Amino acid sequence: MPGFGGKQLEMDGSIDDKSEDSPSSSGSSQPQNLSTVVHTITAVPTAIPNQPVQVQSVIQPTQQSVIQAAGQIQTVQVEEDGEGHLVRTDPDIEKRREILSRRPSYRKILNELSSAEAPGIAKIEEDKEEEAAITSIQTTIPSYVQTSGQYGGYCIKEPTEPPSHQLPIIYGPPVPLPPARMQDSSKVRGIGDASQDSSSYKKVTAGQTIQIAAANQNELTTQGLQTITMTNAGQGAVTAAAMPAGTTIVQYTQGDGSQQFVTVPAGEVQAYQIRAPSSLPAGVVMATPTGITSPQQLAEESARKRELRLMKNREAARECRRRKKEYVKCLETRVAVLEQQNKTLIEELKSLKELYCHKAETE
DNA sequence: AACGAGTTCCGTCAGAGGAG
DNA sequence: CTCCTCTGACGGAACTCGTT
Repeated sequence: MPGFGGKQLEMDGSIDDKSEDSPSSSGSSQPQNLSTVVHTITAVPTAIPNQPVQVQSVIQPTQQSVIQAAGQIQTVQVEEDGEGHLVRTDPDIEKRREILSRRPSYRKILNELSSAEAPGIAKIEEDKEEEAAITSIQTTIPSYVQTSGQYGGYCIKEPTEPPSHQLPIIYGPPVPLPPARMQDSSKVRGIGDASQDSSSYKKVTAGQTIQIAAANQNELTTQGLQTITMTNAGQGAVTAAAMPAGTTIVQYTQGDGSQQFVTVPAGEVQAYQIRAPSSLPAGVVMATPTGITSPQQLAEESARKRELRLMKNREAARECRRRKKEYVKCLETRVAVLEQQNKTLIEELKSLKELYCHKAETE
């Protein structure tokens, strides 16, 4: 596979680490399932019989995930190979090295490493779950990285945007934004841009809305939907103030009680059946024109499809970048750990040489 | 303050590869 | 084969920082 996988392989190849204490597992993209996992590796270098090397790999949990499998402890035997490398003698090392050499995607990398290293950590199933659980950033490099000659893992948690899938978005025809809102799409997000976070919708607090109850989100239809025309309230919510006059706001309430809003240009909402196709990202409800006949409707449909594709790709790119960042941080931390390890081994070698020389002199 | 170079972030496109 | 996801590449906008 072209892309980052190749780079990773290259980087791995440059790191002479046979202990493979799976730091990547801590960078896994499923913080909701991360747990406090302490790997205690007791390595007994043959050169210094009475100085076991304690290796601790601490994977910090997120605040939400502490309860999952806290306190798991693994003890892994580490041996030294003929070249002075510490080698973890796990049976799955071969498999993990193979995984590293294949390197199919960030998701797969992290998934496989997670499952191999910490069985308690669930694989990534839904990005929405993963995002929903991430609420903070915490990058922890264990103190031993700076202070002592020990090795281990690390914890990296990524800052992420607020969960974008927790609340459903009704996706309809693109609504032109007022020029003032078009200046920076990355920072100003709101009406008409269904790809953006739903928080914009929640900001619509204008009084001119009618609440609609729907027991089942997946079976929402226009039946029973009521609309009201926005007359530009101009107070309170920024999004409401920026809306063109005549914009229709539809508010509905799901079974779980959460309220949702959708804005549609005046006169368009009647033609749409609202449904939740399985292909859409979780929580996104798409409004599909019914009975397309005219070329204009076909054009609108294709435009809508394109918008949907772009939206999905936008989300995918975001996720991809997030994973990539996480992955790079993992590697950086691992480099720091290995550098420290290398330093320790060098000092160890030096002291052994001195010891040997001293012995040779006395004899 | 104005300017330019460098950096970061984001959206989009294109292509590879997997799943059905 | 088609559809979908993932990710590198690209360009634009915003931001930072040093220089004038």
